Amino acid sequence: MLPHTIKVACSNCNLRELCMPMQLDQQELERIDEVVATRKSIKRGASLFRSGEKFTSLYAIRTGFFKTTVATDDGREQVTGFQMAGEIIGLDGIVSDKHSCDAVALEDAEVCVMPFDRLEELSREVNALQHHVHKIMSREIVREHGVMLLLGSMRAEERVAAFLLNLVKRLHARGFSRSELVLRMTREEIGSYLGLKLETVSRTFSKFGDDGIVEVKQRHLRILDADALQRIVNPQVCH
Amino acid sequence: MLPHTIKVACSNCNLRELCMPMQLDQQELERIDEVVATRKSIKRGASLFRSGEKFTSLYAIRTGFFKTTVATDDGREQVTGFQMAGEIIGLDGIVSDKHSCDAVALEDAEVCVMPFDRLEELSREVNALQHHVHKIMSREIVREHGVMLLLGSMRAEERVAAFLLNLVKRLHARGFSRSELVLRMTREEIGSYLGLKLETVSRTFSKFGDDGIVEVKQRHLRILDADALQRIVNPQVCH
DNA sequence: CGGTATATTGACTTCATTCAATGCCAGTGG
DNA sequence: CCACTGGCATTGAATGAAGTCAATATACCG
Repeated sequence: MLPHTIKVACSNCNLRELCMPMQLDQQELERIDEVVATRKSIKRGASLFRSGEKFTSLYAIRTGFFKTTVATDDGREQVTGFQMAGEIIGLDGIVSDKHSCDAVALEDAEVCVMPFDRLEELSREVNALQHHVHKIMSREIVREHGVMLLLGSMRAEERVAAFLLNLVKRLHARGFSRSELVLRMTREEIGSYLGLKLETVSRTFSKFGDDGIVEVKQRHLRILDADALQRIVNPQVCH
Repeated sequence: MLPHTIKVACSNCNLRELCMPMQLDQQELERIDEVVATRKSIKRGASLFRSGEKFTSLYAIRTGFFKTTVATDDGREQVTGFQMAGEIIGLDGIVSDKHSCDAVALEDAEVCVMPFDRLEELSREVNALQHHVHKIMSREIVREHGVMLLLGSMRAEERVAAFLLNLVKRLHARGFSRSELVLRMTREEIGSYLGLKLETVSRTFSKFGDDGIVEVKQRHLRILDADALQRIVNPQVCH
């Protein structure tokens, strides 16, 4: 059983619309292919990079699901995000040439490795790529603003509702159901991301279940009333 | 009294080490000068840009002090950061060509306006500038990771202590005292940034005062025991 | 000098945490 | 195939940290 030599090529990758949604001519597209040097598989539970390791590349997720975490000296850990197919991780490493967070696969995953010096080189020549890299970084900054808003000003139920809506929205953009999802992470990881304890996350799920807003069975989750979730996130102003 | 035409030039700006700390030859430096088109003054309380406005430029702060805020539909506001001389704001606008936060001057301020299309153009030609722009964005991402850690996993006293240490560190890097500072923002703004109510911020300051760690008189603050603050942020592990 | 912003402090409440017991499920080996 | 194990999830009861409401106090600005 000879393995095919998998052609690593953005030009015929079905995730391109998520990962590199730019107007490029054929020639430019082929040049982009040069940047994506290799792919890499990461087993569930293994890390793609760890805090302190030398930064060399950005990674585009092809399949699988990651969490990124930062930690304090005294061992507390904070989940800073959950990433899925088409999303880019590793941006934290650019500033100091070292990664400052861990990226751990929550299920078996495959990523495209994009050596950053090659990416910089090519984006000097392909304007659309240059701007795209800037947009990816800006998007991450804006995403984090949203998380700060969540952590700084929302109550537990609002946080959990916002989390679920965000997750299902991103899954739906990837062709999954808009109402059904499987949580790839534990209650503790959700809690860490949302600034809550795992018991609070569990209780909130149960409460949403009692209210008929969602159906929760361990990690299987069905959203029955997305509008209700939305109203929990954005309490209506009367008028 | 004829005003001097102020030469807008990074090449002889005393903030260069903060804002553009790169190895550049004289010729490159002069090209950078071209990017910084103009300066702009912002009165205390006025905004440099607002959420929804068209994005055109990044801004390097020359003097003064800013806060950036995001808001929910239902009017809740979250301070996402406080910025001072040498720091760059506006990165949030790149992704969608619109700003997604407000930048408000907390004291009379002056900024250098850097049209972003010019910046992209020039960074295709000056490698060091390209990499510097990437580092600035990455630094902002890492900073926000730190805020997420703070908001998600620290208690009120830890947050306030971390906030004070961070602020005084940045001020000291700009030549100010390592122990004395004037808070440019209200208790409410500090609270919003830290995910606390203004009363909690006030009480925590008072507690630190009672414990002899700081001396607080309204917005004037003197740090008496920085080590104690550090221990509050990072509770010592015994060994 | 007066009025408004901001800050401090106290008393009480509330929401989330903590601690603890129990339940559920997937994977492993007898 | 079933029993066992260990990790994960749920739920309850008690606690506690921060929030809320309210009453001053202080300072800043026109």
